[in-house]
Amino acid sequence: MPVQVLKIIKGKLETQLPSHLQREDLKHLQTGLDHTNKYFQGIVILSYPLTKLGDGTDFFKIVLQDDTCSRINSINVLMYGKMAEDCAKLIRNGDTFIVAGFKVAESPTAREDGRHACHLQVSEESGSAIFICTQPSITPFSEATSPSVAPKYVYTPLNCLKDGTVVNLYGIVKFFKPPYISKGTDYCSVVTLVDQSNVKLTCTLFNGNLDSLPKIYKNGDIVRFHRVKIREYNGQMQGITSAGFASLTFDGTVGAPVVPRASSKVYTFVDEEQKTVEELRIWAASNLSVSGPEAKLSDVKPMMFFDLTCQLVGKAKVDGSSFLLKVWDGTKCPYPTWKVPVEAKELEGDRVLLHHLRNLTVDVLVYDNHVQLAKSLKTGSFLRIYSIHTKQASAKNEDISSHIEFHLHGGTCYGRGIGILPENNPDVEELKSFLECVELTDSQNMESVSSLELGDTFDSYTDLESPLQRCQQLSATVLTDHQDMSNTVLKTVLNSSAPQQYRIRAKLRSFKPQKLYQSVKLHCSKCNTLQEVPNGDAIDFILQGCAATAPNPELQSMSWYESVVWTTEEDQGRKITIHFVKHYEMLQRPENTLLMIEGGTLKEIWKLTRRFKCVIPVKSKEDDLELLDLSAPFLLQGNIKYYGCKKCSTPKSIKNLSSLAEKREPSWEPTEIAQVLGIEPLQYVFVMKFTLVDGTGVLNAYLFDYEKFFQIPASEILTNSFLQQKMEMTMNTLSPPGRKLDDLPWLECFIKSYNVADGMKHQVYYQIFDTTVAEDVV
DNA sequence: TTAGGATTTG
Repeated sequence: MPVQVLKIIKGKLETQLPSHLQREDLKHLQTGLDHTNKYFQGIVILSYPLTKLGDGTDFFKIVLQDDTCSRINSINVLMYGKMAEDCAKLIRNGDTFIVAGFKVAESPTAREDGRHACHLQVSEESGSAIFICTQPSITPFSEATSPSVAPKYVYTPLNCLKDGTVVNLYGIVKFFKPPYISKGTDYCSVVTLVDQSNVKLTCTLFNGNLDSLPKIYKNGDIVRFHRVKIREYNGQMQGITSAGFASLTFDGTVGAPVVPRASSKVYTFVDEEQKTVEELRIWAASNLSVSGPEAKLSDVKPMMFFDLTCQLVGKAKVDGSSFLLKVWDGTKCPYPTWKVPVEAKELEGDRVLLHHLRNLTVDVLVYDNHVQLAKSLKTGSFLRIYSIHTKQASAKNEDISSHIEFHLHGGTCYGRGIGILPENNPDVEELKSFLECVELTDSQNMESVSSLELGDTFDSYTDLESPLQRCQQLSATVLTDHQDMSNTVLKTVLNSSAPQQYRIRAKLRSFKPQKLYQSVKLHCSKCNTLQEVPNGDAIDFILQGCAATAPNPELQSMSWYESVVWTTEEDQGRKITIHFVKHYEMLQRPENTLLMIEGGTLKEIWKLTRRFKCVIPVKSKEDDLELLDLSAPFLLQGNIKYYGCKKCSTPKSIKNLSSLAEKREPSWEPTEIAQVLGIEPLQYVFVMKFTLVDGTGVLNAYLFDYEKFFQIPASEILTNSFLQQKMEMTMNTLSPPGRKLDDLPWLECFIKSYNVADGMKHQVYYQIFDTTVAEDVV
């Protein structure tokens, strides 16, 4: 009998097989080798529907996984004829599958599916034999089973569902409605799943307890459902909660930790299932496009529907059918926003905070069925509001400029609703750190506004200021060393020979450049050259050039990284390849992951830097990946682009990164990365010319500052609008525009003079050092 | 029971 079912204990399998057969390792399966007396054993992780070939032969494909820990641990098995038909009836995922008398041929799909380079061909005609060790298909009543006797669950692929059965499923969330209060007694959530069979299933889930419904936060999340009842409705299969329904939800991001969000306190989750989640993630990454209509307040336009991740600052009853939520996400809506008039006594929330954030919060008016849920929300909590509608209000008279309104209409179409996100949600963590940064800057903004107002009040007295009072005025800058040195007036400094050091007290009459971005340069400490920071267009130009070269499939998924290829819908199907660097053979949490990207645009790379620790743009050459031209950043981390000096760098093999990945806890420090890649890193620096006056003379001093003077890292300012505001405020304090010299603050500085020989001419230059802007200024 | 995906009209 070519197909035999072995109902035996796994450990004693060998004794049941013909004695002449020897087990073959996955890595030894190659075309051209003799596998006559060998058998291959693996676990069925995927089976495709039984189909017929053009000539009417039955065809059945499965994927077997080896239990070794090698990089490629799965292989496709293709069955033909009667064997295909028999196996399709018997096989379930999780079964142990043994095959002998197989043919080994090159797998045409290896590049796409990342499985073994060969596949196995099996048929009765070619003398193959198959042994299947089936899984017990028990459906337990309780999840609370001790691990030692944990039952094996059988998961049904979505293309194999039958009316009237109760099944366990895995799937990727393609669409969902966050739980809402139904017209009956329960909460309801509608979830559409898809799996590798590309078949969709819409499930309607009910429960009186909100926590018992799946904790899905975005499309692309992966769910495991236990005990779903399958019914046919309108000619399609439909899932519905049955007694004992339980779910686990996982982040769908490749490389993210596989941590279940459970709907019950006790649940089983074993290593094998972790693999299932990872497989689904990889499949989804290359087969599904699940990007939702997410937007920040700064991105909104009139007439759009979008999902907003935000914090609730205030809430208020408006009338019987609508309720107001005041939310913010730290960004500013580019349009004037609608403020819903409410009675002061109805408004709930921290008054100080509401006032403080009044220019950043928006009013979202929620209607009908969402009102009850909205009322129960706690201010301060983090929300995702799905399918908010922005509407441009028509200006009723010309005096009132049109504004934008935010509505969450009644109903649940398109997943419209409100989800409460937990504090440990990665998007919430990202939002929280962003909001902290905004709050800080914003409060400083307010303080400096009030001090400016005070300053104006005092202005009338400054003309009467005595020289003594002037000396007693606090300086807007402070010294970080050499406190015992006494002051020298500028006239003396100018009349002395260089090099020397001085402590001076002066006012900043003017500074250059006036435009902030012009003051940030890149400096090589080795050859001491300064260069401009490349702009986005220049980088995109280099990236485009590289995207034109097809990635080399030979360089995908090597021992120290795992690769995933995307094909974009635009740009004639441009391919983006991402290589996730592994740590001890394992993918890391995204926030710890270094990845290399081929073929991405700057925008796509930026997006990845928000989620992953480091991004290195690379291109394929014949036998290795390599860095791009050094006019492009060699590394992006957080919102900083790191550049290397073209003159002083000698790029080394990209493989050297694997030595950093092998460290116990790779820190992915930019300096370390630069070092192993042979890059001499450039540092961001503020370069400015200050014209200083003190009544005795005028002196131009250069400021060359990485971070110390402004207490703002030069590396971050170009991509951080809050730091830019802070810098602007600082400069406005040191040298307020439009003020008389008398009204300028004093600066205490250290300067050093030095000689510069230019041909026959000698010139004395001055540089500020060991000085920092006073704390009350920044 | 409820909803059964497929934007409100405030």
